[in-house]
Amino acid sequence: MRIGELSRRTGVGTDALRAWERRYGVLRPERSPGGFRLYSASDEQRVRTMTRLIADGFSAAEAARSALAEDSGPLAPGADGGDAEALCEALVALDEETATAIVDRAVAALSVDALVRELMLPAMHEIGERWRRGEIGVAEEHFASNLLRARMLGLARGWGSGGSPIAILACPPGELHDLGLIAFGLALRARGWRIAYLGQDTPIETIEDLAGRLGNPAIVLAAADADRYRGAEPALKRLATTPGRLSLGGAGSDPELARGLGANDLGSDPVAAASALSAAP
Amino acid sequence: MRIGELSRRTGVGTDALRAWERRYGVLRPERSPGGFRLYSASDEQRVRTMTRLIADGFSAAEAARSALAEDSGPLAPGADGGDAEALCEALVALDEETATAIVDRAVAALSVDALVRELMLPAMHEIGERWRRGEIGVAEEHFASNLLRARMLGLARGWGSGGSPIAILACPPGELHDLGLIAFGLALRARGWRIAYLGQDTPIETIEDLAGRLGNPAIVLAAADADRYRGAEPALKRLATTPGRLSLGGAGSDPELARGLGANDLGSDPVAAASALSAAP
Amino acid sequence: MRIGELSRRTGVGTDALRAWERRYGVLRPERSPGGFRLYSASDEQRVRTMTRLIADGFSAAEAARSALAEDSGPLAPGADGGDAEALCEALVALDEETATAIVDRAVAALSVDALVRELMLPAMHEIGERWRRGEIGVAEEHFASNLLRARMLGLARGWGSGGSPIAILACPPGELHDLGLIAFGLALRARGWRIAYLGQDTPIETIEDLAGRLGNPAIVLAAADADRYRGAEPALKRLATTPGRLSLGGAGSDPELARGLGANDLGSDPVAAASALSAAP
DNA sequence: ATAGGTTTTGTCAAGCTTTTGTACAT
DNA sequence: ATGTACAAAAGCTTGACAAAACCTAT
Repeated sequence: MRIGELSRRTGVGTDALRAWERRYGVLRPERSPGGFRLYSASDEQRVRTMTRLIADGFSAAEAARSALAEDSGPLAPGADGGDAEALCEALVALDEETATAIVDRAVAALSVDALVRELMLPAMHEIGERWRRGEIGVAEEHFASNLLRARMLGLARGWGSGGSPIAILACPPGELHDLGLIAFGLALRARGWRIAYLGQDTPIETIEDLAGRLGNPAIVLAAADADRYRGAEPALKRLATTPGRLSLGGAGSDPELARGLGANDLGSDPVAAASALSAAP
Repeated sequence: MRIGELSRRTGVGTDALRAWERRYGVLRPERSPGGFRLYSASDEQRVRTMTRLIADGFSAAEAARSALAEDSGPLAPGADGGDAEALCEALVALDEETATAIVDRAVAALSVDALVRELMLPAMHEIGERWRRGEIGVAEEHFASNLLRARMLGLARGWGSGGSPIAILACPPGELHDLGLIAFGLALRARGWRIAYLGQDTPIETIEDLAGRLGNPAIVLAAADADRYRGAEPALKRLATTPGRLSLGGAGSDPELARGLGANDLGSDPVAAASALSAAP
Repeated sequence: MRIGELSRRTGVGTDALRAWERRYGVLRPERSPGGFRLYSASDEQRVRTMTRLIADGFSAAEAARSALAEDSGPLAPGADGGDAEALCEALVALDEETATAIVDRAVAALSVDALVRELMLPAMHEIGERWRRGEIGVAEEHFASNLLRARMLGLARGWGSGGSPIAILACPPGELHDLGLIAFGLALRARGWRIAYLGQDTPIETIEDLAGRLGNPAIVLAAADADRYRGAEPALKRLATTPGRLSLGGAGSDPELARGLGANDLGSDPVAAASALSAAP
């Protein structure tokens, strides 16, 4: 819409609109071939934000800062799938508030499966990539991992009670990457399972012992590096007594390795893995 | 039809019609052997789209762009319209897993407007139709309503804070169909409004009271049955003090009824209604 | 905000504000490029602390010392039980932003059981009490119900797929209070059940029909008013064929009534009811 | 608390251009 | 029907301005 219509809709004079654009950059209208400003619906919204803030007592300059920040922030209604990128940006900027807000919104709007698949995994993956490319430091990587882990564990609360098939989840000795395993646990829990979570760096004997006490639960291991599996080969073979009892996942697993050990290969997509395990006899 | 007839029907001058054709290419009439322009029904439709947009404040050039874009259809990437049917089938089969997955995908891929318009409303409509035709039972209808309501309310998180014009949304006394109202609220929120949602079966006095406390917000009621409006006629008239303050929507509203009460009629398409309300002074 | 707005909000003169900054350092505003002071919300808070202390008889210097000390203080992490009251206050004040933030935090920090028991139910109960005592109006009650319902339904995502014992949840005909039933559903889901949710105002025949199609699921009804049960007595008796199949809950249920119908009485605490049902054979 | 200078911000003016419906000649 | 012309309405840019709000210093 052109400037007059925007002015009429928002009650802000055309001169003021032009001044706000020039002085604060709040509005970035397209231009018609002849040079007329053409505003979008989101411009209108930003103007409304401005007027509201100004009515609340903020100076125009501050209102403009807020309007711009809000725009790029988690309050953008109708964010169409860019959430994972936004989360990633917030994480590398160590901006916990924004990251939390994005996750909160997704938790309210999505199912566990979708949350994991659309938000958590893409963000984790992107963080990992940037870390590998040296674009972010250890601090960012740790901050991001811890925040994502905390939020997923928040959703995991209670997953160890009251479900019908039981699964033990653990990382083999030496393996510290547990985010994917937690994501898998959430997806499996959503399918009605009960989760016994042992986490990072778990001795195989511990798993063996627990399995004995729990009846005959499914056992799922996850590792990002195949060496973790190879290093525990004898113990793993001992664990895979019953066929179908032991499953391996994560980037470190591959079908051949799994077959050699008498285990299932679940691949490295946690949600798909949960579906596969749940569908298995 | 020839240009004079088209002009008479649409109220747009013949010169303007020719200018629109030459300048923007909105109309592509056939020609008679003698060279007369021969317009089709779809041309008339496009002219009406133009006039509506121009009345809404868009420039003729922009209106033409929209009219042409709309014409080439809602080929939204991703949602190929089959999603709504698939969702409907899943709901009728009481298959929550599939229904959830379909909605999840749409939430992640579409804007709020598109989600509501392409998925939620068609599914709701189809469920309603089948129910009316007796093809499905109460269980299916309840299951579907509850699931769709839950998903839309998930997207509604935060809609009551930080927007600029405020709107009170409620169903009049006795009215329990709130799905359309929620959809409307989402579409309105996407346009930057702040929503005060009162929901099903709300006494008019309550709305009046709240309106007083919120400054002078817009008030939107929705009812599937005109009797709900008629039953509250005196109170509604009292509510419609300022012109433009009260709007009625849902299948139970019609222009005449609304006019009689001093209210706007928003029709029964929630997204269109949100656009209309948002464009009003 | 600038100094004038801060002065207007707190009632402290601009000169005094500047003096407090110079003399005691209580305020540390940013500066605009041109040199104007820009205060934050926490500055406003500190000013309020100052005025309160001064009104209590402290000297300005002492008040400043306290205000600064308090500042580095009470950021208590973790829910100290006051959350339910805080939520209740926010709901009564129609403050969605605060209410949403409280619920978000609780969702991230608590298990479903704890969330329901520590936050949702107390808030619902308190809202109900205040409503009964006439301290709040219908608007507040509707607003609160809708917000709590929306947030609980957000957690309900996926509860209808992949669990082992199935339960049908519904309110009998005429009953519209479904919050407790949803809370019960969440608690039951956390115990591994699969939920078929029919919600408000469901005809008994519908339940009967669905129960037939789902094998022999548990059936749980909830009503706030015993009349809803009594009004459907014959149909309910027909529903309670197998002993232990039908359970009644909500304030409208009592042991005697349930016994008369051949049903279980689950009482009106949703979490306890879920435990009881889950523990039953 | 006052005085004197500065910053912020909405508005206005002048002179020129674009847009668009209508008029008119062919 | 076509093509050109035209004029009102709306917009653009630059520059200036004045009221309100704010600053420091006395």
